[in-house]
Amino acid sequence: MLEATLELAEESGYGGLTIEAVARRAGVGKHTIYRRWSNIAELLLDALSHVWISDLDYRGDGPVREDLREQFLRSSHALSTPPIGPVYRAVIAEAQSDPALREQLHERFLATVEQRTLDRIERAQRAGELNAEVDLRFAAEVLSGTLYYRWLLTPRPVDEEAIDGLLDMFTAAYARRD
Amino acid sequence: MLEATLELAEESGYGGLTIEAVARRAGVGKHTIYRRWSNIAELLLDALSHVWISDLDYRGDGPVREDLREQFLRSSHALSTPPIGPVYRAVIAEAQSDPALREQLHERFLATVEQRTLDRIERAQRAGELNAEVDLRFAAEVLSGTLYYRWLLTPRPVDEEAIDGLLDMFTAAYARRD
DNA sequence: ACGATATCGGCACGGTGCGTGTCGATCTAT
DNA sequence: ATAGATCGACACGCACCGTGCCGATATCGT
Repeated sequence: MLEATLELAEESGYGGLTIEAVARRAGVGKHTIYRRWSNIAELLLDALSHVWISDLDYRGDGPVREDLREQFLRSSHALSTPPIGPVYRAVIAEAQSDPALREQLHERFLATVEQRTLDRIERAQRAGELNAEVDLRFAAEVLSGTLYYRWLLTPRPVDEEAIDGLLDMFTAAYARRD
Repeated sequence: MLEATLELAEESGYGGLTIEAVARRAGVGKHTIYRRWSNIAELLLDALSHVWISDLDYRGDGPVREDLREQFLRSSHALSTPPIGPVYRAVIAEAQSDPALREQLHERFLATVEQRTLDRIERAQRAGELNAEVDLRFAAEVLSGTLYYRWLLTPRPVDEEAIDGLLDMFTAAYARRD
């Protein structure tokens, strides 16, 4: 059922993602879908849960910059590999007309990503890699935000150049200067 | 005709924005709309042009941080004032399933915003306010990106606290240190 | 083991928006 | 004045939504 959703996303992208299509593909009545999810968006959220985030965690060793770099590269690769990208985009599009969904999306995915990044850089801060005096909450938001912005709203790819540029800024702003 | 679009966005938000609704509201046949625009998205782009960007330019005097701050506050206020917000969101949602539209959206709006910010901070760089050695193109992207991210994908408001936090990071990264 | 109940897939319905076609009425240009 | 273009209006087939109904299958209690 969730698998049917992911298959459809892979084949027809966002656009072929309708409840009727999922029901047909899964060989299931529409009621069965409506019984578990009140709309397409929640189905998509659950489908996303099955392919996103799972293996996305920081290694934890080595310099924080390298750790962030690897992590961002992995995320970027995941977002450009179907079916994750289309499903994610579909949820985000849907969320633009539904503030409640927007909040769920943030809570279940974006906030999680931000939090992991925050945990990682706060650890680096405690380890003396980053300036001790600053509040890093905005830093985590800036890192996530810039990457999502580029992926969602620009034709530019989230490639190594972009990630390195972003990390240059991060380093310039927060790395401890001796 | 574009006015009808903006009126509808103001009343029913994104969701009431259909070609049929616009045609009804404008007292116009659907053909007349299809003659000028090939789909809803392009109509929305043109509608946006009539209310966005117009008065959004930097003052140019004073410290760059204050200039950026005022500009971001103005943009944030514009985005939270109908009908701009709903129309913008509708275009962005639509663009998620249409790469060509995504490129147009970026070219006509986001790239313009980024470019103006880039011009302003490069001027500050030449004036000696910012570190002379860095490439500021990513900085402009980070500034725009972080604000759009917060507005689009989080339940958090783009308020003074967020803007100040962002500018703290910008300053820490690029302000000239004597 | 058997009957009551719940759950399922399949089908049909009214409603709505899409994109196209058709038809008079009105406006424009020569 | 007349021929052509342009307009509003209405209608059509299509797709999807959310709901209701039906008959078959599965599950559970006794």
